[in-house]
Amino acid sequence: MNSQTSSPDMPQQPSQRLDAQLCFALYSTSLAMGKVYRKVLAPLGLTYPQYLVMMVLWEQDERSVSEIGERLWLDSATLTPLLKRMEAAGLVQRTRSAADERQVMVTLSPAGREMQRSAAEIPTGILCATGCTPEGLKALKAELEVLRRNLQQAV
Amino acid sequence: MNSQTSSPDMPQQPSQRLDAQLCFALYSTSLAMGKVYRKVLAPLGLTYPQYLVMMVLWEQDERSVSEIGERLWLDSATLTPLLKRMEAAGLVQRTRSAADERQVMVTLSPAGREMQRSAAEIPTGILCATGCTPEGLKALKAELEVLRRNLQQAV
DNA sequence: TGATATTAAATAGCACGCTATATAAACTGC
DNA sequence: GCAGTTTATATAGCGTGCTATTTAATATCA
Repeated sequence: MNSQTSSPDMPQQPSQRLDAQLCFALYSTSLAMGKVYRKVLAPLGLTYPQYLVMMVLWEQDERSVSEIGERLWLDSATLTPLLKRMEAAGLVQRTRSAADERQVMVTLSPAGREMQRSAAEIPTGILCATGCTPEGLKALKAELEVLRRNLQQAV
Repeated sequence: MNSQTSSPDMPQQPSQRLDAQLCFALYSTSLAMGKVYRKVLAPLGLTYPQYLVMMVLWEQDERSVSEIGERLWLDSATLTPLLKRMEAAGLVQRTRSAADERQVMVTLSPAGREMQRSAAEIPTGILCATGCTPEGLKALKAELEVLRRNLQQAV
C-alpha cells in the first residue's frame, strides 16, 4: 500500500481518491435523504418510491406502467410489485387497457386522490431537513441533472 | 387538481415542485451512477457496496464490522450478509476478535489484496462516465457532503 | 393472411438497506 | 461478586432495484 503511493502510478491516486469520494458522497447522501423521507412519509404510510408514483399520478391521473416508468426511470420489474402493494393499500387501481391489452392503466382511488391534501406538507418538511436555501437547492438540482444525463449516456 | 393550482395554497406549489425535483434528481442520479458502477465493476465481480468495503480495507486492512460501518454509514444488518458473501467469494476473512469477542475483524485475503491492482482503472472509467471535470466533481462533492450532514442531523 | 418480430407487463432470483429483535460479551455500579 | 445495563454482531422480515426470462398482445412484412 505504501509502495503504491510512491510508485509511478501515483498520479492515479488523487483521481482514485476524488472519484471514490464523489461517488460515495452521492451514494451516502442519497441514503441519508431516504432516511429523512422514511420519517416524513411514515404518517402517510408511503415509501419514497411510492410517493414518487403518487406525485406522478397527482400530476396526471390514469397512466400506463411504462409511462410512470419513463417519468421515474424505473422499469416494470420494480414498478409492478410496487404498484400491486399500492393497489392492496387502496391507493390506486390497475386495469387492463381495452385499447392495447398489453398495457395496464394505473388510476388513483378516491383515497389516493384525497391523500394529496395531507401530503401537502411533505415538501416543506424535506426542505427544512436539507438546511439549504431554495436557490442552493436549485443549483444543486441542475448539476445533478447534468451528471445524470451524462451517466445515462455512458451505459 | 386545477382547483389546487388556483387555491390560496399556491405559494406552496413551487416549493412542492422544487423539492420533489431536487430529491428526485438525487435519487435518479444515484440510480444512474449505480448502473455505471455495475458495468464497470462487473469484470471484478464486485457490487458497488462491496467495492466500497474493499476500498476501506485497502486503505487499512483488518477492521471491525462497526469500523467499516462508520466509514460507510452502514450498519451490521447490511454489512454482515454483504461481508459473508465477500468471504464466500474469497476476498476477505472474518474472525472473532480475541480482545473483545463481540467484535468480528475483517481482513483482506491474498486475492483481495491482489485485486487492488486490477481495480486501479475503475476510477478513471467512472470519471469518464461522469463527463465532468475534476474541479466540477470536487465542487459537487462538497455540496453533497453539506447536504448529507444536514440530512443526518435532521433525523 | 400468416409467420415473424417487437412490445408491455409480469415473474424469478439476487443483492442491498432498513427497522426490529435476539444473542452473547463487555461494562457499570453497588 | 453479582445484577443490571450497554454494546457488537447476527438474524428476521420487508421493500426496492437490477438482470434475465416468460407470457400474451400488437406490429410488421412477405
